[in-house]
Amino acid sequence: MDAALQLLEHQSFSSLGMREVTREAGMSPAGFYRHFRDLADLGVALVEEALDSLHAMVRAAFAEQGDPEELIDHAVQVIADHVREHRAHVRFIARERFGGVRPVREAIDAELARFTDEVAAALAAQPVSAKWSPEDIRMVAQLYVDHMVLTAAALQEADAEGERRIAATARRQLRLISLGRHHWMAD
Amino acid sequence: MDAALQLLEHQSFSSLGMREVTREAGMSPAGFYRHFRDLADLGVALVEEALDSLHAMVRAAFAEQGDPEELIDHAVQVIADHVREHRAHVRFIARERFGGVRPVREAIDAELARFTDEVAAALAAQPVSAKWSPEDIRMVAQLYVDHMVLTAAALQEADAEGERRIAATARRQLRLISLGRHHWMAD
DNA sequence: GATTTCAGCAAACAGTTGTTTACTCAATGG
DNA sequence: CCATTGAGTAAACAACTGTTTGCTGAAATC
Repeated sequence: MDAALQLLEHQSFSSLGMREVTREAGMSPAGFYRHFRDLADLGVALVEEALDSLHAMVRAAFAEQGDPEELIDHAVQVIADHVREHRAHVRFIARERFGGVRPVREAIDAELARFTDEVAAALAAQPVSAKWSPEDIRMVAQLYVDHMVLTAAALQEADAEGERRIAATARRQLRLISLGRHHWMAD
Repeated sequence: MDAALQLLEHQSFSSLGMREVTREAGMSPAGFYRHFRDLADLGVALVEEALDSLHAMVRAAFAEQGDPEELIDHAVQVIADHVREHRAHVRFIARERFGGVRPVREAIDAELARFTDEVAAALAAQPVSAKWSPEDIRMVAQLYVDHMVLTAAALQEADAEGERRIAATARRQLRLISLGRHHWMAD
């Protein structure tokens, strides 16, 4: 799996070959079948590995509490740290979310849907969304998750300066969304 | 190019072979080189083709004017129509935006940046953003463009019912962003 | 201590890949 | 009407592909 992740730095999953993978891993082609039936199988395993760490991150970011401003700063910081430490995983998820291999795409979709549920639950617990309908809460959760993935994807290919710029923009965008939430039913 | 687009329904660009393309196009392998130096070359050409039509669409969506509610409904409608008529192009852009082929990825990035500029210019002309800084306007423009691409990507793989659901969510998300914009400096 | 499972190997299979070369033949242009 | 260009071809090249088979040795289990 590490070998595959390494190779995926410069290509998409649908162009990955098993010979290529085994070569990178330093084993014989036949050895692959001891671990996976398929390349798609490997892909799904990678999705789970990649989103496990991210899962812990999201929990952490939403457990915190304080005023919205602080929360946003903290959330963006957590994302940036995560990307720095799991660059290959983040790139993989961003790249294959709409990629050419159905099972991988579906695994990512399913996992992100679970994320959205979790975020929705966290949002529902906030006083701001006291009288919100479940559909509206889920819609905001989706906005947040998409924004997080997109921000992570952008960070993953940025240098130190680009990182600051992207983080700053992300914070402002989150602030704007937060503003929208506070005025949702009020107009 | 049509042959390639056809094949890209089920795979990513980085796994496309030129023999595969020429076979689908009904010509001999060598014929490919009469039109493109590289496969990457084909990819960049596809990006331009795909984003030309989208460009016209964005202009149209922002030319309109009326109250925010109507504007949002209209914009989402325009996107849905576009996706229905250019499904393959939309899928290609969504899939390769973070795909494994550098030149293609960069062509898409450049083209989307031009979009963002155009949207930013349109936003700047609206009374709502009268006292906004250019950076803040661009940040909102980016939010809109990303949202548009994501919505189009979701629509592209949905059936008739999913289409309605996705469009409804997109409308609500845009409304929330619009709310945020109206209260940006006000608190 | 015997046996079963596990993770690996080399070799072989027929197909497929990108690219080059030398060639045709129709259309175009002066 | 003759020359040039454009778009196509077939054939050949070595290199690489996914998968199967039968084999080995070590580790774990009983």
